[in-house]
Amino acid sequence: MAKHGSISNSVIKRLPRYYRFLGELLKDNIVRISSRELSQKMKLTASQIRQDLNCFGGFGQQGYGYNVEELHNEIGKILGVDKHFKTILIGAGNLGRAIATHINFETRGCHLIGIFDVNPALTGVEVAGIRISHTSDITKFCKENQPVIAVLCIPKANTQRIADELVKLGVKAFWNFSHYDLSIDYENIAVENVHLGDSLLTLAYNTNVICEENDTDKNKA
Amino acid sequence: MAKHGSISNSVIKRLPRYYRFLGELLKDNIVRISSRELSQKMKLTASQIRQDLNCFGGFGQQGYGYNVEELHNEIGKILGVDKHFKTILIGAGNLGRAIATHINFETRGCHLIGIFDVNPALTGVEVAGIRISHTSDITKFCKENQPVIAVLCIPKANTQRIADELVKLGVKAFWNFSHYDLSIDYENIAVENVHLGDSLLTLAYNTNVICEENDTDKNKA
DNA sequence: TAGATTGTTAATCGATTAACAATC
DNA sequence: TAGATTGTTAATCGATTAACAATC
Repeated sequence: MAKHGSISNSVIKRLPRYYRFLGELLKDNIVRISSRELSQKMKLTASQIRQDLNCFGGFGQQGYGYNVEELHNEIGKILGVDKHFKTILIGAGNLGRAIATHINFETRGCHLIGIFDVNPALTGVEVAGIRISHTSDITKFCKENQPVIAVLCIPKANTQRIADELVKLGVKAFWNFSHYDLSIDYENIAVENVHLGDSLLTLAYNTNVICEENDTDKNKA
Repeated sequence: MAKHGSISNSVIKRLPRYYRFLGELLKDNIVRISSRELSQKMKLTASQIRQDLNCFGGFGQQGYGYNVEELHNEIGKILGVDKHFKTILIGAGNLGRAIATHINFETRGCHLIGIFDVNPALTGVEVAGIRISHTSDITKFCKENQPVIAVLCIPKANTQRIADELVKLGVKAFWNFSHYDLSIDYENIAVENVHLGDSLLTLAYNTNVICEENDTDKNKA
């Protein structure tokens, strides 16, 4: 395929969106699409699409465009949707349980094999077809099963310590929902911080901008 | 304060993170901080911090740095943490209920005043101190209460239609957790798409990169 | 005053867009 | 072949970083 690691972050973050749109087109039985048509659907430039795709190789054909199914498959392969990375989830509170049940890990390169929580009352409770284990079992579980990805739905205060332990146990990637900015500290560890609070604050800011605009418009009128 | 609307998106998306770090410093009773110290904590450049802050005005003092409490307050004001935008949540499935209980809306410029779901079995159930109403009551509720922000935790297929209706009812901003790419179509509407699936796919890609690197390292050794 | 650190301008870097020759 | 559309190079744009004069 292509020299991974050399691809810019801006491109990578657009790939899942391409994958999603191509999946839709595929479902609608669209066979081919040009960069221009796709650009209109996705509200970006045709140039950018061609530029992005060519980071990974020439998937199109001059005069024709792109075959939807082929392109969908190729991007899927690039993202790793077929990888089945062993995944554990830590913190089975409201958010953790919702993530476990709501997210389709299997279609996104992940295979959820364990859920853990400090609260003994939750031990044994079944979520997403998995019985919750107590946090104290993590070490043993990791040594036996070697999970690659950990989903962290735990309070900020514990995040760094638990992440540290997991790295020592061989975990290579974190999907971090805690308020703590994981990223740092280790080389060769992948991190996706999902800061829902930050997202809501950004929305508050933008809402503000819009409401102020409306107000000044009214005053002018 | 400052000419909102003219600020670049890259800057705005960094503001909540500044706010978070300054909140921490405040809790630790740190009185002043220089752009260089803050840059080290946040792993970005001092230049960028000064550049970002100066979009909104000179909050610092030459030779001294920034007063933590003052800067925290100013950024809070810019973001609108004190706005209490009336907010409704639509879709009280696993994710919707988790968001309602897990997110502190009040400290992020929002005030959650209603939760709605199509499932009649959920009507009357209390979540985050609010009784769930049936979706059919949305119109009446909006006319009476004029919510500004809507949190969408509904299936992709319904998103566009419901968003359309809400816009007609005066909603000005969407926090969108559905798989559908809201953004578009309307002017003067703020949207934050939270595509958890895309985030996980990005992580799968990066995990892939790391695992491949490790493999080639091993082969070399 | 001397030292420190900002606010701000200028330089660099990277990402996006435009253009066009290659080619199906 | 003629028309369409890619792959790719060059131009533009914006964001980040560096530098430094202003000033507390």
